Amino acid sequence: MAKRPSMGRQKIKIEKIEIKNHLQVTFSKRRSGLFKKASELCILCGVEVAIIVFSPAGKVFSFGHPNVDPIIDRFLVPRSRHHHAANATAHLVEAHRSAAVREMNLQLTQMTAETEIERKRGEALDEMRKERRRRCWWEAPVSELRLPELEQLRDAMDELKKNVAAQAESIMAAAVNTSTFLAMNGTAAPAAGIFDPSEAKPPRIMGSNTHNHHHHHALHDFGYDLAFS
Amino acid sequence: MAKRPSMGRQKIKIEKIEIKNHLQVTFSKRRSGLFKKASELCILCGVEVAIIVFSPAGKVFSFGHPNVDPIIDRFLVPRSRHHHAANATAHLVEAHRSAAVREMNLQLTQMTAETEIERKRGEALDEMRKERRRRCWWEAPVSELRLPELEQLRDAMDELKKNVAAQAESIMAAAVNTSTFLAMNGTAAPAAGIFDPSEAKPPRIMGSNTHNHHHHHALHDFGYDLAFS
DNA sequence: AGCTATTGATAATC
DNA sequence: TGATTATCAATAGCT
Repeated sequence: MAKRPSMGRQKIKIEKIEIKNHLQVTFSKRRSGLFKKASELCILCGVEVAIIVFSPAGKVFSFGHPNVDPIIDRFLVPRSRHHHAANATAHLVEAHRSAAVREMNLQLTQMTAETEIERKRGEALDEMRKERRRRCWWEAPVSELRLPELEQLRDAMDELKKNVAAQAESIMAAAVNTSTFLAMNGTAAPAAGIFDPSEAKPPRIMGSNTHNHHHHHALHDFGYDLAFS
Repeated sequence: MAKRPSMGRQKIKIEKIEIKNHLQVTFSKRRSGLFKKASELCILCGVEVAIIVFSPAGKVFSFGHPNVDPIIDRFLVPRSRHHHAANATAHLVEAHRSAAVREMNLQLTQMTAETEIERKRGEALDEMRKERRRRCWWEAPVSELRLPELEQLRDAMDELKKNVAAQAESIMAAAVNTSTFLAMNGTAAPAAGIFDPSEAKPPRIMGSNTHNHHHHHALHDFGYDLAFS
C-alpha cells in the first residue's frame, strides 16, 4: 500500500498570503481558531472578551463573551440615526480626546511598522544562523565529524585541489603572457567552481511516524456571532 | 544523572480554573497566545482585528491591528456621544475607553523598548553579513580568488588536511579496536590510504590572514601543498 | 521566568 | 466545504 502521505502541515512565514483562494481558507480556519481560543480563555479564566474582525471583503465577524451583541450591535449600527444628538460641549471634549488619541495612534502605527521591519530582519538573522549551521557542518572541528562526513570532505577537498591547481596554472599562464599577473582579472580562468557547500547534506534522519488520534471535545459555540460570506 | 522529565503538557478540561495562582498564569499565557494568533491572522490575511479583554481583576487588555484605537474608538465613540451615562453599558464603555488609552500608552512604551531591541538585532545582522563576507570569501568559486586569498586557502587546506588525517587515523584505530567498522559503510574507501597522517605538515593556524604575500609569490607551491595522494 | 512532554492547531492535500 | 494527516505551534505542569 504505497499510499502517498500528504506533506502535512508545513511551516509558513507570517506574511500576507497572496493566493486569494488560499487566503480565504486560511482566514476561515484561523478565525475559528482565534474564536475558539478566546472562548477557552473566557471559560478557563472567567474573563470577558470581545473580538471584532473586519474581513478583506468588508464583512464583520465578531466574538463576545458573555455577549457581544449589546456592544457590537451599537457598533454595527453606527451613525445611522442618532449622531446629531450630541451636544456641543460633549463634542468638543470628544474631539480633544480624539486628537490626543489619534496622535498616539500615529506613533503606535509608525512604531509598529518599524518593529515589524526590524522583526523580519531579526528573523533573517536567525534563519541565516540556522542555515549556516546546516550548510557549514564542515566548518566544525574535524574531530567532530563522522565517517560519512569525512568521506564527503575528502571528495570535496579532492575536487578543490583540482580547481585550485587549475586556477594556479591559469594565473601562471596569464602572468607569463602579460609579464604581470596583477593585471589578471580571472577572464581566462577555468569555469570549474569550488565545490558547493550547500550540497553537503548531513544524514537526514526522519522521525518515526508515531501518531496518536485525539477526539475533539464539545463545541464551544456560545457567543459566536458570525457574519457569513 | 537521571533527568526528571516533567509531565509535560497535560490535557485539561475547559472549565473555570479555581486555583487563583494557576488561573493567573494561564490567563497571562493564553492572553499572549490569543494576541499572537490575532496578529498572525492580521498579517496573513490582511484583515483588521480588535480584541478587548477584561481580566477578573478589572484590568483591561487590548489588541488591535493596525492598532487598537481606530477600531476601538469607532466602537466606543458612538456611545459616549449619546449621554447614556446612566446606562451601565455606557459606563463600561467609558471605562474601556480610558483603559484603552492607558493601554495604548503601555503599548507605546513597550514597543519603544522592543523596537530598540530589534534594532540592535538588526545591527547584529548587518555586522554578521559583513563579517561573513570577510571570512567566507573562500566560498566563492576558486576562479574568482586572488592570489592572497589563494595562499590563505592553501594554508587553510593544509591545516584541514592535517586535521582530517588525524581524525581518520583516530576512527580507524577505533574501528580496529571494536571490529564494528565494517558495519559503518561497506563501500567506504580506505580513509587512511588517502589521508596518510605521515604527510601531515607542521601546524599552521587557519584564518591567520596576516599572511603577507609580498615576499612569497611562489605560485607553484599550490601544487605541492595541496597534494593529498 | 525557563523547560519539556504533550496536546492542540493547521497547511497541504484530496 | 469537509475530512485526513503530517507537522508545526501552543502550553500545562514543574522548577
